[in-house]
Amino acid sequence: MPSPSFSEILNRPTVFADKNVLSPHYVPDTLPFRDKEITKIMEGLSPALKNERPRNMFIYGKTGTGKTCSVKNVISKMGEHKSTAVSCYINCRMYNSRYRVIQKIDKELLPNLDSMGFGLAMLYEKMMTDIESGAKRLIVILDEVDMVKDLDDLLYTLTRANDELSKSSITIIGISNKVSFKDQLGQRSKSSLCENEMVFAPYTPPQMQKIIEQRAKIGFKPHVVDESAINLAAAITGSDVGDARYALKLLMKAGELADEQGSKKITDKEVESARKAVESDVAFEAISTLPDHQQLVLLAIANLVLDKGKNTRLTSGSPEEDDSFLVSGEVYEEYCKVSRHYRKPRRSARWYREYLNDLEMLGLITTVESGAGMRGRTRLIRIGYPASDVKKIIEKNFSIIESKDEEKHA
DNA sequence: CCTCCACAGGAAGCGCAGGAGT
DNA sequence: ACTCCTGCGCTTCCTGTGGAGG
Repeated sequence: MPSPSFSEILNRPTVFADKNVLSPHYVPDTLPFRDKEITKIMEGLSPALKNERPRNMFIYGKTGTGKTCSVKNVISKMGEHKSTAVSCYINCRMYNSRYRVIQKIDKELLPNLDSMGFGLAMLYEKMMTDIESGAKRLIVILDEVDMVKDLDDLLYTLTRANDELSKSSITIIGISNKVSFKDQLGQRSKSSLCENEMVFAPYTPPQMQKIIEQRAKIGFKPHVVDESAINLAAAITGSDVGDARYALKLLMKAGELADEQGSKKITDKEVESARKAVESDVAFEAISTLPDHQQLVLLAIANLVLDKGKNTRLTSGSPEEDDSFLVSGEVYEEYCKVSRHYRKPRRSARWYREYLNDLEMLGLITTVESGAGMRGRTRLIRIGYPASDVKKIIEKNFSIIESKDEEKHA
């Protein structure tokens, strides 16, 4: 079969009208069911347009409840106004320390500055002089703010900076999806960050359904999506507590699947297989971007789970999947073996525990403190995704790495 | 009850990379 | 070219912690 021309590819039939609408980065002009919240954010930030310092703000709510979207929406509205307000959006998952956040602010403020490798004090000075000389009202948006390691230091630095500024100011908007997170904050930063706080409630199932309908209407060509498919998508998302982002992914994937199969309609079938695809996509993405040793730990866990599965089936024959709990110690031993196999120097047990915590944070494993029946205090580990899939993904990753190494050596 | 086991997780410190100042 | 800093990943050491076993 001859390869197709680009125009042939571009003219392939598709169910999408505007795929962008379904992207998680898309900021719609109007967010349904968030009018109250948006108004409140606008009121909160309005002083910046009158050349006054807006108060800090703290927003929290579960993932996919429109927090980031609402803030971005307000910021873009604010850009239409002429003012000295400047905003800087920072995702703290990537910029997860005081140093990196300030470095990022500098980069936004002074794009041609190559700020790599400066000391913290230097970066801070650069930021301050720029804000003050431009008499700017800086609004720093810290998304996923709970990811910052030295958050107390960061908040202290940024709030205290205002004491040194006269014509200008810094305002912080913190966004977090951990509701309990507020309690973990130091007293000082709590009172400064929570000058103005808001909660985004999860979308209710009927709201979810409206959102999906609305997006589907603009994202897809008319009459593509079955009504029952929308219901199903809403039901799947609803059971996983009102996460709109997940719903959009689901729609996107369902559309792609329909295109691939040359189907002109999106039905329950597409939505159902989209759900599976999205699930393994999420896992694959999370796993393959993991640092080497965390992958090795995960591989060790997967190995042991598979081994145990075989043994219980051979010996007892009882279908006790419940026994897939692993204890921390045996996992570490297996991890050492695996590391040797891939010729990676193994990390210490202390650091291995830190890896476990990271893996748990990502939802790839779950751990429980040992209770009665167990000797001593340890952690019981269970894998979050099917062990065989995890094993495949990681082994594939490492075989790629190995072959790259061989190329280098050759 | 005490001791020991099998860990958890904090604290300190080390070597390294890479930029600034000289 | 050199020394000084700073952040980062990591190791070493250490102090809990909670059930098992004597």
